[in-house]
Amino acid sequence: MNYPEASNFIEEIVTTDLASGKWTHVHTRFPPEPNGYLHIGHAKSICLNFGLAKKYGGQCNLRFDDTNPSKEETEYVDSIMDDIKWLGFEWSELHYASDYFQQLYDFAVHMIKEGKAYVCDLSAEDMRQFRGTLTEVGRNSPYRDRSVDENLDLFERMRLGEFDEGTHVLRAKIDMASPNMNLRDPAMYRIMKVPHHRTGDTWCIYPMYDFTHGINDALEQITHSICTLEFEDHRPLYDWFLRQIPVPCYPHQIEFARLNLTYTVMSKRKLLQLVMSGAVNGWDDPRMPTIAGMRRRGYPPEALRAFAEKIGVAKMFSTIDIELLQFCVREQLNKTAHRVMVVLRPIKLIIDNYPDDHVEWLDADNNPEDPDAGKRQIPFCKELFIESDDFKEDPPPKYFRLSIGKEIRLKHAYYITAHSVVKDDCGHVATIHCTYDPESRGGWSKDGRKVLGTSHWVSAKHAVEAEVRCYDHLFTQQNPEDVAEGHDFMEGFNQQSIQTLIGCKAEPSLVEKNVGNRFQFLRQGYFCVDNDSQRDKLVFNQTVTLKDAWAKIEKKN
RNA sequence: UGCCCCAUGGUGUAAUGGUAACACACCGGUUUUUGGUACCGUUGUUCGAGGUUCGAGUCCUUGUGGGGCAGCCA
Repeated sequence: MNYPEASNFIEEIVTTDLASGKWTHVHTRFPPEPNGYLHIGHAKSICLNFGLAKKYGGQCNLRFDDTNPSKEETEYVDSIMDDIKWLGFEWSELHYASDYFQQLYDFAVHMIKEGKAYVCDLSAEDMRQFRGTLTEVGRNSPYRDRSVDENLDLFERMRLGEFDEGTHVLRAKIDMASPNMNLRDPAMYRIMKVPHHRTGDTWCIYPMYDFTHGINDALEQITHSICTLEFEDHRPLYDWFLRQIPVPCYPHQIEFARLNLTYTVMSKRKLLQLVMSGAVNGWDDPRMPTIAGMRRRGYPPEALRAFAEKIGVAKMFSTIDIELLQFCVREQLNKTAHRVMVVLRPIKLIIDNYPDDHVEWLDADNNPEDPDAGKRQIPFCKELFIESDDFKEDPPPKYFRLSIGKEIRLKHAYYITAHSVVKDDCGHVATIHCTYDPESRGGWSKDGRKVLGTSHWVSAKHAVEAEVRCYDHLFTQQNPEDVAEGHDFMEGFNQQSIQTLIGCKAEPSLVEKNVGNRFQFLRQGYFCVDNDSQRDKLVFNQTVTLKDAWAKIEKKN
């Protein structure tokens, strides 16, 4: 039998298992805890798990790991499902760890009967003392050798709510001298008198991750249970639990390195802090590395998937340059986004030899990369706005935009030559006067003379006011986690990470567009219509800039 | 001074004992009605030391460096 070629170490394990007959199919799962929004790191995991199932003709479940009701909320459940669907994936089965609470309880009882679990009355503090340290073995709990009957009775009473939180836990009886801390009689159940977002008040004891996860995997007949590196030391425990219980199969836990990105943070705790402190405007702030944030920013799901594909899967700790993500976004948008003209920082341009009240409608390609995208018509008249960066009184070397006496092309329109400027009281150029060549309609001339510069523009009479929000890195340092003693990572928050431009001039076709629509603002970057946008007040988010060769030249000078 | 994992250009990833390659970034060029796109090219890589082998990025030993583990979190 032939399988697709493996492109990372996990796929190698999968193909080996398939070839050896260890498994006849592939069944993975994506197991988020609903205690926060998904971020680009989760997107990597989603693409891996769902992608594996797709590639090998298998299935992938979505399972919420909701065993800690004090942190979990329905809002997060909903956002997670929404994000996964938006990314372009469909789960085979939907499960919640909480759906297995009764079975888990029965398994725990089974383990007590087998002498593999006991109720411990040690306080959290005492348990820590008894556990030992990284270099010293632990000591057995004085409650370790309780009789099966006593354990059964105590565990039942824990379930019935007879004890206060923190007074009792159910522990696995393994080895207090193990060099692997996870095997030093880990807790299986704790008392939490907290209502659960799905089971309500049914339970006041909740199972721990290590006890729950492997069993859930086995019950769902997961073949390859993929998780991140920090669970490596838990694998012996994962395997141990499955051996104590009659389960239908033995899934294989495989660990890979989580994603890190430059100039941002990925831990849920830090992201939560950004949201709660008001540094950003919610989980879907376009600066956030959350899927919701990137979606609002205008990142297409195809770009996120391409990114996940390019970064690969390995066990080495690494940090991906955020430029690669931006490359994937540009690559996708270049193929699909319609080009429009919007002047971000307008300056008035008057064509002295153009008839006063005349309006021409000119043809413009929607996307030169895609002939099927068609054309639209844009209005042209005597008074226009152009980008203030596109004119200089004292042009530096290699500047081939507009200056006095120079000729440039207005995209899709005419050649113009600047002649004079009018300044405001502060001495800033307020208006540029120019003349146009009526023979150059469409932006080219019969004599074949070359113009170096091409500017975008918007007819003053037809321009639509817009607000445009431009974004920069969330943090000023490549690695925001790398902070000196006594300092907080929030000190590295980039106060200039958002720049709101008002009074931008957009071409009129943009009025009819919908929230989420993505465009290339010619010569500037990719932008999308923000949720806040209204017909009489357009709001755009900058998704990513275009590459800018001139900016590099300017920087060198 | 316990246990586990990792080490390939600037950043990532591949090479499965047989010519170290791909992407991004960088630098240079060609094309261009976007200083975009596309295309071409340059620079640059196996952590150190031993060993096995005809041959080692790959296997072994060891050193060094990095990461993880002492929640009744996941």
